[in-house]
Amino acid sequence: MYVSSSSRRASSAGADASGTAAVLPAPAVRAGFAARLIAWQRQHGRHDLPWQNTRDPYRIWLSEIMLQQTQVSTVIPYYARFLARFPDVAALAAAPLDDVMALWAGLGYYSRARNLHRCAQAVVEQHGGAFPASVDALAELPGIGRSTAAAIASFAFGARATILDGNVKRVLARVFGVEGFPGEKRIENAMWTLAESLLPSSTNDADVSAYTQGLMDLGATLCVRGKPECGRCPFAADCVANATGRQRELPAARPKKAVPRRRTWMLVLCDGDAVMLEKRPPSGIWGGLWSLPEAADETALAERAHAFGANGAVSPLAPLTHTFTHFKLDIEPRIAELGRGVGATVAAGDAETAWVPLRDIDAYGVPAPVRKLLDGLQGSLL
DNA sequence: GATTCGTGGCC
DNA sequence: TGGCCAAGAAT
Repeated sequence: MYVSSSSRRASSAGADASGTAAVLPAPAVRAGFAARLIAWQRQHGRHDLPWQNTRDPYRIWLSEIMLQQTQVSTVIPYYARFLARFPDVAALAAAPLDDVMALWAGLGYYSRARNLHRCAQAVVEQHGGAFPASVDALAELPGIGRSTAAAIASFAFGARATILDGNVKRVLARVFGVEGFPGEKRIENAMWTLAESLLPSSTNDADVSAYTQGLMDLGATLCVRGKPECGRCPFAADCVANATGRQRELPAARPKKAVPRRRTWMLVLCDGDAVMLEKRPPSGIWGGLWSLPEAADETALAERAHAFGANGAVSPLAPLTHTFTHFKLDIEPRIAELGRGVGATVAAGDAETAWVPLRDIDAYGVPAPVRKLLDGLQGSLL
């Protein structure tokens, strides 16, 4: 046992409600935690994910970026397509950003894709094509923060550095009884300190990897948000949440906020089997993706349609609602046909446009709800 | 420090 | 159905 029952609750780690400094577990506790986690990972952890069993920093980096705020099952097919198209960092750096965006389309958080491309170019141009091995140097690169840098450094280079992702926050909050919402800066700082204190003393590469992977595996497979399997957990006997039946309350939930609702009108302008796409600005929602021309209301969309060369009806399609993390978007699609003799050119506005046959849509990075809309149209237009 | 960034799965 | 959030980072 790595912590006595008498001292456990009194020394609940991290910040307390009064805001006092973090109270770290005793040294014996820290050593016991890592050793037990490593042993558990080797026996019960995950060992066959596509980005495991390699020390190639490129493959590890790519997986870590894709896995930011994204579940494993979602990432797997994207990861396979990326590796097939861009087998190494030089290939990725040399590719047009548009190709990267097209492969990323549907995965979300598109700044990750833009930073991925910038990072690949920085590795080639500033590091001779090889990822730097230190946490600090990795964290200087675009899209790599403190936690991702630690993950890459530990898996690829055996660095003794801790991650702090959603899995780790959940495990630490429960095992050590860390109160407060982990998204709050004060709580997160306390968790970083706690996580650092729990690192294994061993600098053996295999131990370091197993420890980092164990943190992720425990949170992803046993210490899950909904119904944690405490009966199988190596820390069940010492877990504050398990001892007090507070698994449902730890970690503390994000404070609730009302999600605003926005509404937009989208134009499906057709020329035979092709539709007109418009490139979105590089930042903001769906930044750098190709989408349908938009307007803020019905009238403005009709004006845009006619300016683009539509001379017939602008007809409604079935509306759809898309839910983002921080707002809901009601989409009002309208469809129109390019006038005969107008030709497949448009009076260009500020944005870049392209006529794309629906069968070629895969070559363009298109947001998920727009992609669904166009997929639903494919039968009727062809 | 609080916001802004997607999408899909789960209950 | 709708709330919640996942291998977070940048601003």
